Amino acid sequence: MHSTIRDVAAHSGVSIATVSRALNTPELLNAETLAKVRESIEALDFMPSARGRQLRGVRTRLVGVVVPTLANPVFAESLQGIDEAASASDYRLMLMTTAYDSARERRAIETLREQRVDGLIATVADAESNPLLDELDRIGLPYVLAHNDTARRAAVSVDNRRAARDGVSALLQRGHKRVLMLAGSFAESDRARLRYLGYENAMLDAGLTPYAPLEMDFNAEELPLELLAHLSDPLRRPTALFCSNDRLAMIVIRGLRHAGLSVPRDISVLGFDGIPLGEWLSTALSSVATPNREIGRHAWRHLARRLGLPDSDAANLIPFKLPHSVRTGATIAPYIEPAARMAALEPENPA
Amino acid sequence: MHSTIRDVAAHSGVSIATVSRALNTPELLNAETLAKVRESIEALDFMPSARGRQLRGVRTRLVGVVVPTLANPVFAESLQGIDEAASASDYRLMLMTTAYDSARERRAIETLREQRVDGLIATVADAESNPLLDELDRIGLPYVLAHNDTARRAAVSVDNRRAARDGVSALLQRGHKRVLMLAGSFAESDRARLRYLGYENAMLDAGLTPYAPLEMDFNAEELPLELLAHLSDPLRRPTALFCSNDRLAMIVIRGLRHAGLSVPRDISVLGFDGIPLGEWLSTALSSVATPNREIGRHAWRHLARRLGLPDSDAANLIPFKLPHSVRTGATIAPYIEPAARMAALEPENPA
DNA sequence: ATGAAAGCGCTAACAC
DNA sequence: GTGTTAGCGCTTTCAT
Repeated sequence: MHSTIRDVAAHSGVSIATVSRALNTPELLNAETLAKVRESIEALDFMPSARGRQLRGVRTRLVGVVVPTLANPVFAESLQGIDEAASASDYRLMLMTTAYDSARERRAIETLREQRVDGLIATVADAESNPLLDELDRIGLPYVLAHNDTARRAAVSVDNRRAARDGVSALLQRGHKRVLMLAGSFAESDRARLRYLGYENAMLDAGLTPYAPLEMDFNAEELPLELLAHLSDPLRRPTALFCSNDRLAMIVIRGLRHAGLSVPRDISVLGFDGIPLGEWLSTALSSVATPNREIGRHAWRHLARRLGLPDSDAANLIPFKLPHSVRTGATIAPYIEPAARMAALEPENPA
Repeated sequence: MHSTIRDVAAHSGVSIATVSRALNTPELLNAETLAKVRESIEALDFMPSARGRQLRGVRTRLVGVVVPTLANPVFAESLQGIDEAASASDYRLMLMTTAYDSARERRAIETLREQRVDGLIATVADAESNPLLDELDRIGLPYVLAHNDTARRAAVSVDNRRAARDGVSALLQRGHKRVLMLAGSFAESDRARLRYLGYENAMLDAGLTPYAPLEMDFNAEELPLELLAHLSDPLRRPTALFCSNDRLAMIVIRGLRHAGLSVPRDISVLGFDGIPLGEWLSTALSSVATPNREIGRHAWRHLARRLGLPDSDAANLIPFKLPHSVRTGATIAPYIEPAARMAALEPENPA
């Protein structure tokens, strides 16, 4: 099917070593020989096999990338960042998705090891106690986590606890006291757990009692009954909801409106991730924004350093924690005392 | 660094052939031998090298994927579809992005050829007259295009012309007559050109005169002056805009509102792509929706067939054209005669 | 049931 | 400047 270095050698009447030189160190060759070889290469559509090369032992210039899904723009963005940075260093990406499933994580990493990737960048469900990662450590395959937030391993992320605390503080500063946190599955995301800690911190710092977190199914059309129960009493219900990610926040907002509650007038909603499209919603989503592309980029930089690649600014240390920001948006509003709200509502209702 | 089949052989006191059999045809081995070998494999963290295997000549079980960018959810979605389908056939993805740049397209395909991918799935800027693809044809490397819309090559897409025509027809059926089409760069997208044809068809079929298309910079904050000029005369300005993709539509809607025009009251806007988040906008984006994940999935199925992979439903032909749908949304509204509009505005304005 | 050896496409050490 | 050759990790005859 493909022509080989031997075909080219035969075609141009030289040895395979000469062809190899034409490819790798053309300056060592006689100009005529070089021209002749190049002609043959052209004529035979020869394209050197990375396989043969890689077998000779050096690097494969392949990085494995493991992400839960591309349906979540957060990961699509960070993949974009990894791709940009790795391409610039002439590395290629081998992509595997896991759908947050640990069996798939295992298979992904096995595959990548078989492919002899030089290193890998991964986002895993649980970064703390993860046998797969321990094994990578043991065998010495360099890896960097992206988005996972742990001090035990090389991991590029925002400080999820502080980011959540800052987000919730923004709610508290607006006078909210009854803030409830909603999360997807904690089991699937160590980050969600840290965000809950941040929520707790903010509440306790303000002398408030945190609610237990409410875990929600991501794909539900309607809001869960448990949440509706929480919302039934207008005087005691939470005045603000903190959602562990933007997708959840959008689902919740839709559900709230469906249930006849106005956001942010009746209830404020804050998301987490800062996905770009959130800003395009008619009421722009308030969210704790994370620099996803930069997370990908920096994950690569860490990996590149571990791989011993030449570094543009070798002297500096590359951060593991990247800054988050609270994107105010329009789905959070100052808390209004029920009395004041009633008063305000009587005179002029429709504006 | 990595242990090899030879290490395992030495460790367990057998030949490398036996180790190879333990890996590939364990049933041929004596149970005890097998157990012994497996122990050694375990002990040495041995993981067979795909490189060595692939060198023996067969398939690499690698597919190259070439997309313009992952920042556009359309491609992230179709990549997701490719990934799901290819993984199911135990194929791995090698990802390259091109930013619509033909030099990068060239490098991407070269890289992928060097990696000896068994085939590739690509979305290119120009599918019709593309030397790169011609070369692939010549050397016999199987490929399938995704999203590109051409009869000259294997390409999975919606019928862009008809899809655009149907979308514009939906506007015309609502009484609009002055419909203007906005597009990103035509040079970057053969699809945009087909969509303009569809627009023309719809207009001409309705006995209307198509406008020239207006090309717009994607990253502009403000609307282009040329468009603003078009919009200056309330009585003659277009009453509906057809945008060649959703991203553009969202930018335009924002710009229109910024310019004091209400969508859809003053002007209707129709997008193209049907990106999921469009439905989440407060006024849900009206759009011609394309089944992106399915496009990826089907592109894989075509490729798989070309690769001679076992096929679940081998008998059936796999479609190249997938159905589009016009997602009505809320950014298009029936046309109202200026007179009627004036009349309607006088009595009761704020609702 | 197992081993010996050839060979896949390439690079690099060593000759000339 | 160019050729010869060994060997990278594996699979696969062909023997035994």
